[in-house]
Amino acid sequence: MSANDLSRYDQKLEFILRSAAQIFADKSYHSTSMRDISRATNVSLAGLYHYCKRKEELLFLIQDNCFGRVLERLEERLVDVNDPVVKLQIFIENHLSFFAANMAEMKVLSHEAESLQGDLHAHVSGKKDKYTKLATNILQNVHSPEDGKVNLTVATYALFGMMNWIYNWYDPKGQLKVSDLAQNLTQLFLEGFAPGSVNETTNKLRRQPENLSIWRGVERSRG
Amino acid sequence: MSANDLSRYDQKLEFILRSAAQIFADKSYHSTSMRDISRATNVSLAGLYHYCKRKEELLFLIQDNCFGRVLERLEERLVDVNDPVVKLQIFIENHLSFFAANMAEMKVLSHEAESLQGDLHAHVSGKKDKYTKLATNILQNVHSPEDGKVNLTVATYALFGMMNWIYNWYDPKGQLKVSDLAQNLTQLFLEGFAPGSVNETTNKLRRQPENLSIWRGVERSRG
Amino acid sequence: MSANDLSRYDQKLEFILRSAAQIFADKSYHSTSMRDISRATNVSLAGLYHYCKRKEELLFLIQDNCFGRVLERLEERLVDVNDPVVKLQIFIENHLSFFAANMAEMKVLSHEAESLQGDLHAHVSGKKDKYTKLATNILQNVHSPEDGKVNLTVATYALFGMMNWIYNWYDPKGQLKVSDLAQNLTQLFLEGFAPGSVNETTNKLRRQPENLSIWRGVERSRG
Amino acid sequence: MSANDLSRYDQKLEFILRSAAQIFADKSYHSTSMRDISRATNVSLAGLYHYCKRKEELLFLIQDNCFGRVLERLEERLVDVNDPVVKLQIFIENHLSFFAANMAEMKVLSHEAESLQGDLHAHVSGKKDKYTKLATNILQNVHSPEDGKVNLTVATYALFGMMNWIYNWYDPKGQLKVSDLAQNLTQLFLEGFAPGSVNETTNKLRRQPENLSIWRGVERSRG
DNA sequence: AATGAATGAGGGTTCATTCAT
DNA sequence: CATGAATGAACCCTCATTCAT
Repeated sequence: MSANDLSRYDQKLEFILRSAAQIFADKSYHSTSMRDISRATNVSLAGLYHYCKRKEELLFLIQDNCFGRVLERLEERLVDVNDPVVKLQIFIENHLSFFAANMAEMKVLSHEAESLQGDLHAHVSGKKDKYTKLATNILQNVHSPEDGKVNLTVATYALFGMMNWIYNWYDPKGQLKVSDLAQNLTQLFLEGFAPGSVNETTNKLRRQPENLSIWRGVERSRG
Repeated sequence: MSANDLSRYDQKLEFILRSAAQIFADKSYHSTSMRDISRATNVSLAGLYHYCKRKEELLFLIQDNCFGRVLERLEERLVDVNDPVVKLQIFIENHLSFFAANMAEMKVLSHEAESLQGDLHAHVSGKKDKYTKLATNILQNVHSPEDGKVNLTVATYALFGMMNWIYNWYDPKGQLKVSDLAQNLTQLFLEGFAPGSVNETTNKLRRQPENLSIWRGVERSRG
Repeated sequence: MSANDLSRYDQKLEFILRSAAQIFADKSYHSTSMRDISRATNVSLAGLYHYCKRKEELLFLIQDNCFGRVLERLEERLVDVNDPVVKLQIFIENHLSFFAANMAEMKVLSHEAESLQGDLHAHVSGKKDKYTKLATNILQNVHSPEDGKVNLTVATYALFGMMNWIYNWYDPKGQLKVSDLAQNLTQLFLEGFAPGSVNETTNKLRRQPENLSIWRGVERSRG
Repeated sequence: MSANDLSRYDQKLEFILRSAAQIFADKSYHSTSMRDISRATNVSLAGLYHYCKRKEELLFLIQDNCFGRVLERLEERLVDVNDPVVKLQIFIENHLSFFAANMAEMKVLSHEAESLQGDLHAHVSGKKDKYTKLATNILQNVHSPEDGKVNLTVATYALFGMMNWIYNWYDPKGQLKVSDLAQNLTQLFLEGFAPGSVNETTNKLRRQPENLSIWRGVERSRG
């Protein structure tokens, strides 16, 4: 077997993964059938099983590759960077540019985290944790010690929320360039939407003992 | 049929919806079977069809009720409020307290938006648009005209991202109270994580023409 | 639900089991598809799953019912019988008449013992052991203590072999009646084929160190 | 292609057949996949098809070789033997020693007779018939003409049943040596388990018109 | 209102087999 | 001789849904 053959197998696998990611992104992992993927790739149904053991493995490969590359590229770019704020800028830019260049895969990453089970889930979760901790570390250093107003965990997940939510609205081919998006979100996250505007009434907001059940007039009994 | 019967019917429907929402939240709409719901509610499989025409209607009712109540409650609370910042505070608090009190339903709202199709999808989308526009309006008024640094659309969706992402990590029964969460996120959104820290290098960040494909060494060809 | 309905369900289950047994007997459990059974019973493929959880359960029910009834009927008939030889006669007659009346099921019992797995296998195996031990006990009492020429285990399994092998040749609708078959085998087992004829040369038979491999001229290497 | 190559080919075929027989014996012909055999032999899936046209041919070769060698060896050993009883002794010893030396193949022979179809089935069936008739002939001569108590066909198949059943229980590596097994079964077949013990009540055994259906309380309706 | 029974459609996966290399 | 890749057919099983009762 020549190196060329090996490469052909890999290229086809990548093609399948790319197609699968697109369909997973469009109609969710669970409502995508192997027949859908077979149709989209022009690979026979049985043929797909040369490239994966199970449907779940396709999802795994997509997610694992995603995290792998994002992490890898991030670490490369953070080498020799010391300024915490610059680190954060790089982090956000890296995440978003990757997201924008691989919208389908990144949506699958954000949206189908729990569709993986067992070992596959554990493996991806591990990478996710590593990535999350890296973000938390960066944020921790951004902060000057005295102003601990905002909970670090909340801030981390808020940042991820801001970034990952973009699959719901952002179009990489539209007007707004990725670099602008990154700059906007960095600015927003660091400086806020309306600096200096937090009202003193904030703390006075009181929630009446209202019925918060979705269903009108019915008391919620949970568990 | 007496009013009493009607009420009983409604109560049972709500019970079914609540149960369904929980399962949808746990294992996604598409991997939930009507048998799962039948099992969880102790209503026979056929019996469920007295309370909904199709499985999709269950999802619709959950989402519609969710948006309906959030919107309704928000509008009530915004009456007689004029200060834009206070409006925003109320908006965030309303959204999050509702979310925390109805985690399952709100996760379903965030996560299964595209699982609805046709008219049902259009109907919920309408409410979502209304809600989104309301948020955009509030944000627009928060801003003093001169400082248009951050794109309004970006800001709106960033806010939603921050809030809706919580189903991935927030535990309403944990240490962090909803009111604290709301205050943190409000603070973060308005004032930012590290006021005054945005580095001048921001604009100088340059992305090399790197290969941003998920798959190592393979150029991306899309569509 | 009336008793009539219950009975109808049971009757249909029995009909399915009977049909399944016939097909299992004809073409083996593993090459019988649920579609085969669906076709034979005029029950839709999905409909079969109202009567069993899995294909394997059909096999289990057939085997379990088989052993259950054979054992049950045998125990009834052995009550108040003391003469060991009569006991053996009853045992053989019971086994063979049952076999002849339920050729398909009994073939499945003999032939598909290992097609069951896990708990189902264990359960049937338990009954089989019980039945086998009962046979061994009967044989043990038949023997007068002094003449221990024939190993008891060998005798037990030889008896089972004689009886269970009939699915390979016996036709219950043919000339030879079951009662004759039973009498023949009983006679054969107890008195032998040619009383008094065992030659003294028996022990002198010597096996040359021949090559016993199936494959001509190739020495067998096992394990 | 040299003779050496041919020999190598044959050796590999035998290795494959041996492996296949083992797996067929373990999990039945129909649940054995070509992939199973490929795995066990370390021959690629496609490579197997250099040694057989179809999966069924593997089964055929195993069974055909089995019968061929048993018959061949038997005929060799019967040359110059005249005493009918000695003939029978040789027959039994030959069968059992062969069985014990080739448990897997012989189990496949006994167990998968009907898994062959068409010409292949006919061919093996022919050899089986020849073998069976040889046995019947031997038995016929053992008998003194006057004592026709036991039906000859019944006796023949009873003998085969006793011998072939051993794959269900006999362990060639256990305590009981093959020679002992052969002697036991010969003794048992010729002299019976309890000579002189057949009770006069034999004929009086009467079967009540009992329900012999496997399924309790349901009358049997067959075909 | 409620449900047991039933089913067509489709799910993921494995099969024996072929063929280009 | 050997094999990686490929595939149509078939596997077991579950699905959402309907209908007679």
